[in-house]
Amino acid sequence: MVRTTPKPAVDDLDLATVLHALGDPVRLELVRRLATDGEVGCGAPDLCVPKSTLSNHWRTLREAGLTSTRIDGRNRWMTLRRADLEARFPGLLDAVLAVSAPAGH
Amino acid sequence: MVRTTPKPAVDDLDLATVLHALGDPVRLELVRRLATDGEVGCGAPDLCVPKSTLSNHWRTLREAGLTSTRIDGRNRWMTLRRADLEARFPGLLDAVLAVSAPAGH
DNA sequence: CCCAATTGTTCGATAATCCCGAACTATGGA
DNA sequence: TCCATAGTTCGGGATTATCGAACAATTGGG
Repeated sequence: MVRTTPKPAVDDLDLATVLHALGDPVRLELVRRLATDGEVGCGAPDLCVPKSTLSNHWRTLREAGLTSTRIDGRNRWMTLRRADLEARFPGLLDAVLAVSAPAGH
Repeated sequence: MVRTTPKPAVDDLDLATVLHALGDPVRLELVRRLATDGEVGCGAPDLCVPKSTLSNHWRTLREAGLTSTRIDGRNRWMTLRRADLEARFPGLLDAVLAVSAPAGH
């Protein structure tokens, strides 16, 4: 009875991989929602992204070590691995999340 | 008589674009060298990367707004746009540069 | 000035990656 | 059991990355 999806250990987190995962507008938005909402489901109807694409984005985030996935019935709930990220890359996530608007006007 | 290559303005810097540029092992190494050496030339013989590929990596960094290019004869000298990056994304570059080894188990 | 060597960019073809609809799996409810 | 819901996986087409080869630009030597 699997309750969580496997994920890389803290020491295995690779900076380039993490930055690559963050270097996409959709995934960046997902990370922002994780940061504000705490735990979010897989679907994101307001983002105009098909569910197969979303699923791939979540996988990219998970495999990079950014998220942890809890399985509950037929839903998956994602959370940010804030403590792990802070331990491996101090200040990185905070700096990313502190950036306000995409660019300005 | 062109002395510098055009580059995006501070307000036009996009976080996803910057993170994408940083999310590559070779470009990350180039940024590290810029941070430690101040100004570096285009060539990097010790990295096993052909010069056309290196040229593309430098272009990616420049177009993302990470670097400034000064042209001197047949050489180009790249520098990090530290102040601009700090103004637009406070703490981001420092957090990236603070990460020591790739992973080191 | 002419030529050769040096530095780096651009072009083009192959390779790798990404996107997304369709099919599939799994779970829960009627 | 049958159907609806939630997500994953598969396959192909589109996009992007890589890198050798050709090209452009500058410098130094004769």
